[in-house]
Amino acid sequence: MSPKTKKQNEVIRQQSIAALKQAALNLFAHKGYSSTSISAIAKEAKVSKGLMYNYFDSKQALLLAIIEDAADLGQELLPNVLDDTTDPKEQLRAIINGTFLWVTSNVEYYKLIASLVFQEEALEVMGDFIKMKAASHIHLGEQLFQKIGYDNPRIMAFEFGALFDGIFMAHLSLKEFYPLEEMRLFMLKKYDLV
Amino acid sequence: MSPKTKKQNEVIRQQSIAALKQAALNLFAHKGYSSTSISAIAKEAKVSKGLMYNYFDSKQALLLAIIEDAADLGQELLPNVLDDTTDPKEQLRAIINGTFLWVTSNVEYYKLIASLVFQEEALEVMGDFIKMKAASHIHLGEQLFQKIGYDNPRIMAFEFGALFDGIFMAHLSLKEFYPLEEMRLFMLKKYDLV
Amino acid sequence: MSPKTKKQNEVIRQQSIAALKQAALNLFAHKGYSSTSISAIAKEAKVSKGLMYNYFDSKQALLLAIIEDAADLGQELLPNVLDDTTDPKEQLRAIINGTFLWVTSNVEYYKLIASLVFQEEALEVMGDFIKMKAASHIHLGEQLFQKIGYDNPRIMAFEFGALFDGIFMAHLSLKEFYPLEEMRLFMLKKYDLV
Amino acid sequence: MSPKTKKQNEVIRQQSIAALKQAALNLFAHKGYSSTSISAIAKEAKVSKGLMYNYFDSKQALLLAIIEDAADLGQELLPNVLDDTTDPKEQLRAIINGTFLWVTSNVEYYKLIASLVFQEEALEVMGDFIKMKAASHIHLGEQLFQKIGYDNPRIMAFEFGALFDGIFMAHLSLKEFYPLEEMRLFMLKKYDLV
DNA sequence: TATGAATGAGGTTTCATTCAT
DNA sequence: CATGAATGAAACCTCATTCAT
Repeated sequence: MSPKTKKQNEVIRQQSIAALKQAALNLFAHKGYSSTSISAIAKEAKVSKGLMYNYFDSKQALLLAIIEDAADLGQELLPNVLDDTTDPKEQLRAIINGTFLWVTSNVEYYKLIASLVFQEEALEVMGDFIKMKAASHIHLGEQLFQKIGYDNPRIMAFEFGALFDGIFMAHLSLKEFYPLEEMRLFMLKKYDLV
Repeated sequence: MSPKTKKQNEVIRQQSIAALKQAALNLFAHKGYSSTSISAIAKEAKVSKGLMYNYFDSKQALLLAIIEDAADLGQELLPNVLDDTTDPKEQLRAIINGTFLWVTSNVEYYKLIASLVFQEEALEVMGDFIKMKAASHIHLGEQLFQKIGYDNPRIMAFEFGALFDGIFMAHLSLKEFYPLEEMRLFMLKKYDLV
Repeated sequence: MSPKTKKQNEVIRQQSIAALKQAALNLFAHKGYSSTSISAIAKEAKVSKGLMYNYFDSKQALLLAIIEDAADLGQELLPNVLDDTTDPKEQLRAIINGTFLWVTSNVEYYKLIASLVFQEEALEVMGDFIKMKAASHIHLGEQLFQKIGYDNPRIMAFEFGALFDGIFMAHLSLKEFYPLEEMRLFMLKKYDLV
Repeated sequence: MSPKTKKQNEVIRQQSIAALKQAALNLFAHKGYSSTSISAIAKEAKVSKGLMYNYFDSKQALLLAIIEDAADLGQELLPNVLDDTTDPKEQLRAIINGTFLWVTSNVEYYKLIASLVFQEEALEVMGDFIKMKAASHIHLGEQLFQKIGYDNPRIMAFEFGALFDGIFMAHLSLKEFYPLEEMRLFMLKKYDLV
């Protein structure tokens, strides 16, 4: 007799949104954004084709929502690291282990964002976001390497970031043929953290 | 009006093919394969839409032809390196400088292939090709690091490859904000080549 | 929480129905029937999309209800005119002033119906209604002009009707640029009513 | 062996464009712009759905092209009238007969434009065009009535225009029930042209 | 060899309508 | 009485591909 309660509706909404985002993330990551159709997303999410447009203005808006989620997830990595009182080496170890863990447990997000880096149009939308992320990571790395006592902390930070990207990129393309775990241990050893 | 000789025809063919490949490479690299239309390629190449189908069976066939070109170009890097008699450090320096030069003068090829790495379907087509390349690069690196006398040449080779990929990936997304030249010098220094 | 009385319910019903009709009329008149969505109507009426279907079988049924309202409103013009004892010139003046007043205070209705005249499908539904209206207006005009003593009252009635339509049509398309009030005075003068 | 000649292509293009415009005009006029789908236009024009987009950027662009055609056609009415040396009464007669002829032989154009007058969005696009047309018609009428010697030529011109619109509007909604020919004769008589 | 008009499948998006609550 | 999440048909539009010349 009466309409669904607000709470009920909110639950339903969140379920549908989550299903759509999850489906889209999977497909975007595996087939690429442009090659993924709304139909495919709807089918994967087991909802109707039109439902996406109840929650997102367009396919692009859905992409942006997913990227924001990725950014939020990424933020969760840092808090334990940003504590200044911790031993910098301990922080570095946390970053390495945390990043390997994050990337392996969020491969889809990583794949998606990495793939967008190569699309000019996407870069225009995300460019500033990526530049800011990059800058803050480099800055953090620089500080740590300085505290630890390295000579050229800025370049060290760049090397550090490049290693991450290169390792994960190779991991994505070579999959089980890439010695990911070995590389994690190598990094720990490289920075004298074992 | 006079019938063209076979030679003349061949020249025309090669010009058209080259124009199509060049146009497609540019557009694929900048906008992505899926987001690039045959119309756009034809317009960029200043030929008709239909002509593409005289030389390539499909859009995909055009992509494959470009990838093969990239592979051939990549091969040209190595010959001077593969000479066993050369000093391994000299070879390493040649690889570093050569790769930086190759990537910066062939950004489009690099971008295109890197972007395809994130598309499962493309990977299925190119997977073996990439794996072989990777394996042979790793193998070459391993040999060099061993000759030079490093401790764990295999892992060193993986690090070496990862650094390249990471540096170029960051270069692509950050563009002029990334200190590419500094990173080249850093690599030379890192391997004690200056 | 307490159950509403039948009377209360009836009031609510009428309010909702009125709100829906009013919203629909506005939107239909300004954007056209086909270009107006149920969503837009519901939003404008500040009720839910589903509610419309409690009171009207379909979007078309809502349109028909509005047209009927317009017809009823139109009827209200005539009673004071149909009194045979009144001076025919007085009646003519009443018709002119009344019509100008009605159209300017019910622009939406006028616009909606005028716009439907150009849609074959709508005409099929409203055709007879319009023909009857037209016929009765012409008949009324004919009688008046005859009583007043004009020569060719039938054609005069057609001219009279055409003037109205033409004036209001221009008023709708030219808006404030059209000298509507001047035209009213002109008509009064034309039929020697001032 | 060789591509179609430019001339051949131009002929084909013009045929397709004409077929599309004709089909669209018919459907727009009979069912209304919004209620007419591209599919329906393509079917009526006996071409494929996609072909419209070879020649027009969008459904709206097609509409605009048709309106421009209508404007061009409308222009053809005037030349014989604009000659200052002709007797003004003769000119008035030409305008009346010409307009009746034009509207009856171009009902579709007239219907389409008249129907768009009631759509706010369309008016925004065509507003200036209509205002200019209206202004120039009124101006022309004013001059003629002045030359002929009428008292209030400006208002006469407005009445003249309103009569046209009203007559044709009634003709459109009442069709064969409206005495169109009688109205033409009436107008000729009204302005003392017989 | 070269063209570009034409096709139609399939993409993104809108929306009237249904229905569980 | 009232809600709005969900549906799916159908709208507008794009594009790889074909083909007559």
